[in-house]
Amino acid sequence: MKTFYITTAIDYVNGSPHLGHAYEKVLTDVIARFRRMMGDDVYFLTGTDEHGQKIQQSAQAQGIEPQAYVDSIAPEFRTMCEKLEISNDDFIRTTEPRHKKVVCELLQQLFDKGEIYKAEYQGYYSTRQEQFLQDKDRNEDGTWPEIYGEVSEITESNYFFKLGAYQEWLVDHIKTNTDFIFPRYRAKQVLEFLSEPLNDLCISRPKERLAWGIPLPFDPEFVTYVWFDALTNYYSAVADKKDLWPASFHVIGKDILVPPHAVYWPIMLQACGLPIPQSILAHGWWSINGAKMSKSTGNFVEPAEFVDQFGVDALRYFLIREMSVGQDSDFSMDQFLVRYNSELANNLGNLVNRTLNMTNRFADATVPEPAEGGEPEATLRAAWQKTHEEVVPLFEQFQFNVGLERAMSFITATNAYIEQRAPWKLGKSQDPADQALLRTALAHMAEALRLGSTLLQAVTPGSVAKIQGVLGYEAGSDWQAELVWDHRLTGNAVAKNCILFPRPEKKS
RNA sequence: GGGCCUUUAGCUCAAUGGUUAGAGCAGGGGACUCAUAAUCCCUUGGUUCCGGGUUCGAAUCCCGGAGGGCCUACCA
Repeated sequence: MKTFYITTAIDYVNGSPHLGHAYEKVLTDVIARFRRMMGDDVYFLTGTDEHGQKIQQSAQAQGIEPQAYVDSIAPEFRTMCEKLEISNDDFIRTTEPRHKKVVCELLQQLFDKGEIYKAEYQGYYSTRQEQFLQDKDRNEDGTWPEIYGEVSEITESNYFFKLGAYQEWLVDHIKTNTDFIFPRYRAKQVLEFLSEPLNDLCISRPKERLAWGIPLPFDPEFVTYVWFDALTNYYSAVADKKDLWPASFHVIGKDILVPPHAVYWPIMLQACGLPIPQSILAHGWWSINGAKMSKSTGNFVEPAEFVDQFGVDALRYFLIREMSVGQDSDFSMDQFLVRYNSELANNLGNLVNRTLNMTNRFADATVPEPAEGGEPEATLRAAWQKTHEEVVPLFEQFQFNVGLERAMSFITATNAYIEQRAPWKLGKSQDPADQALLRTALAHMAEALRLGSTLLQAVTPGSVAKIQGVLGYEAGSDWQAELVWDHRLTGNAVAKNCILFPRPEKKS
């Protein structure tokens, strides 16, 4: 079986992780966990991008070596992954020897084949910003904006990669393989970009201008510039492993779809004679309270702080529940609290707690054996059947937000079932028929809770494990078998109580 | 300039061209007491951005207009 190999983009370590980084990790993790649950052999890679000018500058500003600088920041990203309970199998850093080795091999191969050539580049260069400028950077009157300082026209030698030769092939591939880019409408953007002739890609920087990078294997006076370094991580991490390449999914932000992931990367691979990834998933961006996320305006959500305050599953749940994959979405405390309180605490959390309480009070803390039951039981089971059939395909199509909504509806249906049976009333009756019905009701609520929560497993794995724990249950490894209604909890001893999602303290 | 997307209830979003445009949350009313002041039931709320057109029939398709967003070679 082909391994399901999934990656996140690697994060540029020029700052601390924020909500956007967290989202991409969580989304990818949910897909990875779900595929594992569906029986796939999954390999999940994430990592950090550690070369380049900004890092060189940041290191210089702190008066330390770039390596020391990235060594200080990279762990933050690793820690965030742990904190978010990301189930990655590997974490690659572009400063690792295993990565540099593969980058050099690919570059050398392309150079030998004549796909890379040296040429002179002439342009306007800002010494202050240490970058080339373009005409669009000019003021309307043709002068250069203040921030660039002195701008001069210079000529520089660099190495270029022949992109253009593969343009037609790529257009054809995208048109033929409609699953190559998800969501599908984003493929239009790529094709639009490809409707103009491609310029060859500048893949180097002279060492005197940028020292912090991987030296070109065929010319040590130059270092590799961004894309051949960064994109290659997806391959370098698994180059020595069997049956992993090509990737099944690259999960990335919509901003780096065009051109790097949808154009440069497939062409690089094709030129190297390597298979190209099956699919690229471009997700949307989070705004905060309706405004673009930025450090300067202070609307900056620290994932770690959030996890400390509300728990990892609350954050994971919100990110996945709120965003339609591919679309943008807004993060606000109000909206978070709505989801947290009404869905996690009141609907699901309270169901857990009331189930435990009633089982303790009316059945000696043991899940009873159900009798046949009547119409309410049949309705509940039918609701489960429908939910089960709907949710799995929704998840397969990355419609996690809709899937979670359906799962929550089933939890609501379970709460409604309980109201209908009112076990607290049955508990007061000595009538054997009522006692039988009571046992049936308790068994049904426990089973429904087990099943409904199992649907959330990819999103809130810790909480689901806790629910199973308080139901005295240990799930098997076959997730799909866990979704079968069969009263396997009968006879289990349940916990006394369990507050899964405590109501947050009211803040004025 | 060119291209793409979007506009539906107070908010977030659903509705293969086919009954009376639906959910959740918020708002209003009621029930219940096992439970995290929770749960359940009922309910208010729509000129589907505007104007034309095609059609037996349009939120949906076409044309025009307005608002919002995005891409057009450095940021998840």
